[in-house]
Amino acid sequence: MTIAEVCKLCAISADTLRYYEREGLLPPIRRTPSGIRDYSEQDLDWIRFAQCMRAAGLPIGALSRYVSLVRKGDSTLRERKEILARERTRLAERLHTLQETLAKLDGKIADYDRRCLAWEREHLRR
Amino acid sequence: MTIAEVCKLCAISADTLRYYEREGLLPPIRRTPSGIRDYSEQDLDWIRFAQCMRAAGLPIGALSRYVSLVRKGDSTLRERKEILARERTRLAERLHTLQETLAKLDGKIADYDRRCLAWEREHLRR
DNA sequence: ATAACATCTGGCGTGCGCTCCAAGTCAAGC
DNA sequence: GCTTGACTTGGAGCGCACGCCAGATGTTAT
Repeated sequence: MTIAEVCKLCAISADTLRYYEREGLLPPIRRTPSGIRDYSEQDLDWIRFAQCMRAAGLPIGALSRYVSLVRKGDSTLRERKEILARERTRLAERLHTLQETLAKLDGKIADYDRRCLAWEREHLRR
Repeated sequence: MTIAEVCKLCAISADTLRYYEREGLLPPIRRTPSGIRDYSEQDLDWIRFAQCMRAAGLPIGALSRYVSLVRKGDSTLRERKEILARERTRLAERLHTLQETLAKLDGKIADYDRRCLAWEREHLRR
């Protein structure tokens, strides 16, 4: 699969794909004899994983370390689990504060609803 | 209240406070006759609001526009409400994808738990 | 064979959100 | 009065995660 196809499938830019590969978020992608990237289905899985984790705010470095451990084999299972568990904790915390913020926003918006109504009653009175 | 006191109270750097003021996330802070910032309780409220919204990912620009509308008075109530409502929607979406990511992470971690156990059974057998 | 287009590498540029620095002013204690 | 430390401004610098571009090479269609 060419890079252009992957771009469309995963909604990601070619620049980002090459960047992720350089940084080790993806394993080295197989090349055609002339040097053009040829993505496999597993590569797509890696790409989706990376996108998902990036969207959750995991830094490039953490993902890169994780991928390099995967490529070292089963002896790194425990370390990989610990990386994911640590990031899970951080994510859960973020989720919690975001929920609080959402609640605050809702309160403020409800407040604005009331104030908007009051203001309009005031100004549309004739 | 001096900037140093606010830094401690709100766990924020003096540089960031001055930056936020420049960018309009905070109203202009009152000064002593010699030009030193003197924060009020309302200023603290603004700071906490800014921190909360920034933590939720609202961009500096949106916050700045919002604050400038507040300072223009009640005729901007509806516009302010719309800014907050728009950001609320975006936040709710982010929250949703983050929850999905959390679920995926949990699945992966459970998987690693199993694989770790299996690996250890394999290697500690004597 | 040639035009038109896709992909490659290497490297520089960008936007965001701070963060640090220099050089000067101000405030508090001795 | 003098030192010491906090505060001021303006501006430069930085880390991250890309985005963009040139120039070379590869591929496809006519």
